[in-house]
Amino acid sequence: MAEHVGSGGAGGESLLFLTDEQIRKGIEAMYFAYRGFTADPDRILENYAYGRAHHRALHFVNRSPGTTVNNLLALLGVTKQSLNRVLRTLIDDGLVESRVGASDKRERNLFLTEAGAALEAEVSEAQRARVRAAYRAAGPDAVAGFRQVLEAMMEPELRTHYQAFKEGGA
Amino acid sequence: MAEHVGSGGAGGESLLFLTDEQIRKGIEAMYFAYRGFTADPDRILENYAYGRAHHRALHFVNRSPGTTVNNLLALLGVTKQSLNRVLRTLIDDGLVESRVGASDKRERNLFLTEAGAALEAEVSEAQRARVRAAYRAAGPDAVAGFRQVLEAMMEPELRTHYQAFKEGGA
DNA sequence: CAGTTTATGTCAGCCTTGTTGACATTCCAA
DNA sequence: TTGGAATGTCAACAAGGCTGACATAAACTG
Repeated sequence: MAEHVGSGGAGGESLLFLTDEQIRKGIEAMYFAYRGFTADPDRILENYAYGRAHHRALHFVNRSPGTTVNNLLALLGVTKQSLNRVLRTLIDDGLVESRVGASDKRERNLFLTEAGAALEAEVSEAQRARVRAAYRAAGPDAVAGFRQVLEAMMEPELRTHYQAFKEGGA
Repeated sequence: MAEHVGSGGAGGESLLFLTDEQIRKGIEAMYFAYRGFTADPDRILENYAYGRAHHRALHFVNRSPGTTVNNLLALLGVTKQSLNRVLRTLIDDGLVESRVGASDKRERNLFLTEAGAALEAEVSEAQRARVRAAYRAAGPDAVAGFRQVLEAMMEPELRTHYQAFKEGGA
């Protein structure tokens, strides 16, 4: 199973970064880093009796105002029952507004209320602060590599969604 | 809140990679990539009625044979009760062996059995295959940056554990 | 227009994996 | 030797995934 790598080829193109040991370390790095990545939002949301699921909903509604429930389902990869529970509490608590679709009245267009936007900003800024610090410490070239590897690691369908945001963004 | 960045400074040291927009994209990349990262192990473990928690336990016991429960707790960041449940099933199913500590009989030293090592190898190879493909697609320089940013993103305590593995490894 | 498909919401119940609390065992130090 | 700290286990609960079943309304199709 273990791939045949390790002998630095001719032309200085060493493949040592593809050894199982290097890849195991990358896996551990990903696992530990992801915990840091979610730690600050988790801590903040605890004060509001919300969890990671609420954070994800707030994030993507903020990212794509007016998005539909179905659209969100594709992004989040959960069942509608699961998403509905989270969305229900956010709507009942006045953080998300759900408007009947203009052209297609079956759809619901989702928006953050002022309060929702405020919470999203608070949580998001905490998370961005950590990522910003990591970016600054690692430098622009490292960040480019970081983004490149992450993109290559995504499931193709999610990569498409990601790239759509990438275009749409700035 | 948003940091004062964006004006490319003198000397070609542009800080555009620190804009909120770039950081938001990094956050999304991290989220989508982590789902890819866990997808293959999850799929395999489903067949054995195990979950992600079992995977983590197998991984770290394999990584540090003879480790104690307490040690594992520090690595995994869950309560001992939560870990115990997972460990219990793995021991009962004959994947992990728990030996009473030699010097301190309160401790338990954990090892993978042959069956445990086999499952660990199967799951691990699936995960490594995806990471390997991503590494290969991105290239060695990108991988170095990837690792650097991840390390900077970890909580300090976990970074220490991570670096200990890094030394001990290969 | 009748029938089907699509988008959404909801109820009920289950599973995994977190949590706290209570408790037994073992070790160590006063 | 006795009390406290460390280690591990059992019980019960909560969050947030899941499936299945079903209702409604709107859109689409023949």
